[in-house]
Amino acid sequence: MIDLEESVKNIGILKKYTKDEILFNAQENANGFYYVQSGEIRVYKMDENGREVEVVRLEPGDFLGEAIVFVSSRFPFFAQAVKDSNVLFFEKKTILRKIESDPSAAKFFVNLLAKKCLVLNKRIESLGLQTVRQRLIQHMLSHCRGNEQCVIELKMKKSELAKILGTISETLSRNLKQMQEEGLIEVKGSRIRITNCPVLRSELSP
Amino acid sequence: MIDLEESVKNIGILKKYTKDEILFNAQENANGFYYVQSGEIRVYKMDENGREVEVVRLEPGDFLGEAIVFVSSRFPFFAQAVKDSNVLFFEKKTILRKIESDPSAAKFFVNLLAKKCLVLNKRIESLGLQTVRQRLIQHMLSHCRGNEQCVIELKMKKSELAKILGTISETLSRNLKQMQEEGLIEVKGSRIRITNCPVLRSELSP
DNA sequence: AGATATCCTTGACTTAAGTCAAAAAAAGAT
DNA sequence: ATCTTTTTTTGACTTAAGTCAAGGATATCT
Repeated sequence: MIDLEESVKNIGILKKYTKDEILFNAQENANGFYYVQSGEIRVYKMDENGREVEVVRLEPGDFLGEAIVFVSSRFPFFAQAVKDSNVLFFEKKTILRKIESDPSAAKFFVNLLAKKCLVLNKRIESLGLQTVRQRLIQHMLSHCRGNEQCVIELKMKKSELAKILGTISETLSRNLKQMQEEGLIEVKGSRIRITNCPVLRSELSP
Repeated sequence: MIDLEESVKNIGILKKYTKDEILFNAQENANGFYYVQSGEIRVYKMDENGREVEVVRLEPGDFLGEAIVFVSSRFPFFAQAVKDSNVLFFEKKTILRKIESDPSAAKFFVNLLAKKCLVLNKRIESLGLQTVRQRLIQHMLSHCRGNEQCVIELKMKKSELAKILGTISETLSRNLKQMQEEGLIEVKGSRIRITNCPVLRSELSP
């Protein structure tokens, strides 16, 4: 979740998408990037068998394609609105001109991309964790603010969470069940309540 | 491997390090980033048991800390020269001033960070691959230029490559042996010769 | 509501990969 | 060189996680 600064916001073009509408297809020219103001956007790829594989789900405050635009020219994925959504579109040409003319915009984008790098690095470290259980814990903790207790509302299918954790739904299901039996969490549908964050945290650095 | 453009190069301060010399320690203030001109730099962390875990090894043309500087203030790792090395140091203040005054420098850094994001994304995809074998193949292929045959010179201990692939040295060793028995590669010490890239490539997208 | 499809869970089984321990090989030191 | 230390390889074993298949549970549609 990142707030846009005014000078940047002004050059964005508001686009409205209705539920299920496609923002763009894979291989389309990336002549700009997106910023989600409201609603929800699903980003996905196609696997070998033509099945859709979700890459990430975007919420208000999220960017899409901000790195690609500055390097290559084609999107490697599809994007589709899950709900009616308001999205700001930043045209490549406009952005580049803005960066040249407005140092604060330049700094904004440098900072934006730098932050993204750090997030990706964290993710890499996380995937380096040995067990699915550890990666699951890490994921859950990253979604709660260090409190004793907290509730996580999954914004995606469990099978998609599994993918993100580098595993499959069956294994995720078993891990959740196991942790529930241990009294560490309570799972009800797509809501997970962590009964004791510190205990979970201690499992990550033993 | 990224070339510096002249306008950027000029604001770098040349620093010379001799073999084994420390560039900085973890937790030190990140008041600038580095660019390797010659030599070799080892980047590592300490694990719980106080053992050094290599994160990456840098060669000429590589940057270090370029994302951290623009966001947070402390290095999360150590850096040490493996050989005598020439390194350019870019001071945070100087860089920010440059970005403000020189649009081409601003674009350079935006592009630099954007590229880094894409590299990290690739790495994440790669770690998402199921088997160690697949990740190993992906790693080897990324180090050869699409030729029929090619030779890879490992710049690190095999145990460190294992870490990067998200596994352990024993498993890496067994995979290398297996692939050698299948006639796909030839391993001699830290030199791997791929006898047929296309065949390997086909294993990644079956 | 009922019907259809999708998703989640569970069980039985297989396999990949981790652990521990020891030998072999390679790299450093004297 | 020879001795010492560190890495790498190998073997025997254990365990985590994947596969396949079936039953439940939710969601979605008309």
